[in-house]
Amino acid sequence: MNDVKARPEMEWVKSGEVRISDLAAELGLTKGTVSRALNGYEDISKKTRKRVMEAATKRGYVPTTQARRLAMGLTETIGLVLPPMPSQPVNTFISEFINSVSAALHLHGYDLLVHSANSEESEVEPYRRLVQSRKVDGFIIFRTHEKDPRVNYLLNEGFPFVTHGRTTRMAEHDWFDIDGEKAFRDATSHLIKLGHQRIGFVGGGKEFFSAQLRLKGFRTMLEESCLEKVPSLEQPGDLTGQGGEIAAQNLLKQTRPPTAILCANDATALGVMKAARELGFNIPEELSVIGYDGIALGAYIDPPLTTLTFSIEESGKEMVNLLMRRLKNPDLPVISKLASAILKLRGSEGPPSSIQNKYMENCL
Amino acid sequence: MNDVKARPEMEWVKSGEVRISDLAAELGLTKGTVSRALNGYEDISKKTRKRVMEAATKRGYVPTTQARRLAMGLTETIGLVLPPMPSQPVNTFISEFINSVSAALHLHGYDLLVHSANSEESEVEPYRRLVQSRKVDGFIIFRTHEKDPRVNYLLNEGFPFVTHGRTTRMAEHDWFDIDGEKAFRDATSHLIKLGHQRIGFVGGGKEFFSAQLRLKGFRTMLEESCLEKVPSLEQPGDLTGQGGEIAAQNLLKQTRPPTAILCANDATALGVMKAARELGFNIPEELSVIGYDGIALGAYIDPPLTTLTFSIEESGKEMVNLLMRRLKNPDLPVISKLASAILKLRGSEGPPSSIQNKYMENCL
DNA sequence: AAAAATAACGAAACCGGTTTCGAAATGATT
DNA sequence: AATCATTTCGAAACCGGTTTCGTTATTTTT
Repeated sequence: MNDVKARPEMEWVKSGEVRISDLAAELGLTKGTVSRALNGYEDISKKTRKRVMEAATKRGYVPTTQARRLAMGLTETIGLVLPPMPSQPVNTFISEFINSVSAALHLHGYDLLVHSANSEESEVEPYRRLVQSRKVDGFIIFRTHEKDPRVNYLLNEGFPFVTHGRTTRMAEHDWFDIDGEKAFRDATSHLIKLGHQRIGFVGGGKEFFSAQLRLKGFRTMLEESCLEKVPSLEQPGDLTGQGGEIAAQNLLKQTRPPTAILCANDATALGVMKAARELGFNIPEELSVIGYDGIALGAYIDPPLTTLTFSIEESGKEMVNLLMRRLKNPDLPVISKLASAILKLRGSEGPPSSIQNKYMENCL
Repeated sequence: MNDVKARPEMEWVKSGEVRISDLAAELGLTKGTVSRALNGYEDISKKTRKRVMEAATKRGYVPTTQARRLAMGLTETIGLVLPPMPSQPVNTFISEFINSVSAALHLHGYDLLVHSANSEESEVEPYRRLVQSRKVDGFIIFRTHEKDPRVNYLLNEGFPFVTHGRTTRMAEHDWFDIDGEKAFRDATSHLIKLGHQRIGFVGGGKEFFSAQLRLKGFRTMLEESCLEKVPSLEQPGDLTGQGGEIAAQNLLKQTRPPTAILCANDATALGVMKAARELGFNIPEELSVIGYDGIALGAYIDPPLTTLTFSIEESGKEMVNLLMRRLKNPDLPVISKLASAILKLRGSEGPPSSIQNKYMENCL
């Protein structure tokens, strides 16, 4: 347990006390030689290298990161700027994402600098500060906008970064994304096959590119299935539970309410379910609900939330891989990776109470 | 939107191109003088200072952080090590906490370095690495254990840190905590006043000190109310939904099941509610459930989860304040702050179906 | 007006490493 | 034995700042 006591013979060594110059003096060498010995240069004799390394481990020498980085001209640090927190965060995405990114970076010897955004200032300001003060070598950006000022800024600066999500300039930068369009096609298709003909949609913030792609997937599948597009069944949302509630009210109070609602994320879906309950709709008998994100909590509610899910851990890893590649060679061509979400059926969807699939047959 | 285009006249200035020596040469000064002018030393004439500052802003000079920190012998960085992620994180605490800590640190000119823990190695290993490589000036630790090896290590090293949660050595380090004992006394009292006499308890991981304090609060209030302590009504948990399910089954399958269950956190409570539903218990008519954490999601389930809640933002701020104070003056006496959680009634609790409050009257 | 005090800046050391270059010692070649 | 190539290390510059100390001008004091 107590790892300190496990090394009693070293307790006198206050960590960080020994510098490379101390080591050099002790060995009768110059610090340049010690540095090269430690870093595997070829012009050091085996004997000397052994002496140096033994002394280093014995004295517990660990190079001071700041000094090494200054000398080498890099920060070995990646920046991640958190979006301003909504008042009611309902998503565990961020912490999982940070965890996986951090772990992946660590494998490459990189650190993760997490910065919070101030909602009062421009969105690019934190990035500008980090770039100008040279605190990071690159960025991990998530929740991209279609026209993303952060992307514009960094591309203009020629500063390395990877996005989680696409942008209009996605041909110019590395990105990783989940195929939200396909995901929503799948989910819509699933509902249609269950017999639904009036399907509602609650979007995410219009500012997010992903939200548009999800809507596109929804519309595409409606069209492919010869279902008419009903504008009033497409409601805006804001990725929060509250937004879901409002959207659901708008949908369910219509004279011909939808028999299923597709939501841009799970938080929205929870809001929709809450509003539906309050309006007397039974789920899934009278209303099917499908979310997106795959939050673990969804499995514990009643009924368990059917959702589109993907591996956050994989997302983090892939993004780090893309970024590390870019840092090693800035001139490589831009690459990207599109992963897919899978529909996790948990019970919040089912066939509509009144099956009316005449259109289906016409179309197919 | 696009902040880059907003300053076309500066586009030729690739950020980070101008060093302090460039500025000095341009002004016909030495870099020492420029440095002092920029940092407000008194031995610089107003005229020179003005010249320097104007040139600095004109050329967009921003000191290289690494160099400044090396020269000043500090990292201006605080470390936060994430616990190994449970397979199913159900808590938004971490991301909110990171956000608030990061924002608070930023006000002091500090950065936040987030590190992930490797579940295969010792818990203190990440801390040791960060200390030895001198990447951080201090730590923010959360989810403390009663005997916490991280605390032992850092105390032994004399390295600054603040904990979120108490430890056996809390007299030796600054800490911030929520008064979980009081919180659970309150919640238990609330249930008793509603008429409950058989109250179940599902704990958190035994390794967490907070879990023990919550249990203590529960027991204390039972005792104060002259209710007998029934060992079988105290079930262990692990702060996950799954743990809650198992514990709830153990409680509700008893011949005399409890009429209310107090849970160590909201994730556990959700598991309990799920198991209760499956066993045919109506909430809150046949079973009251109370959680702890105040996750936003709890408001969206049916019935909305009654829970003990506290301000994560305040927690982060307070901890940063404690840590900054410590860094400024390491020799100050240890201080701590205990905040309280408040019981947020949302609907998952109510009077038991069969009221039997004879004991109550005896006691009072 | 000379001496003392003060204002304003230059020079240089320093933080703790890395890396280039040159020199000495050793070994190989003829 | 003299020459050349290698091996191995020292010396010094460098990364980009900060800070101490000392040296000029310039005021102020007497």
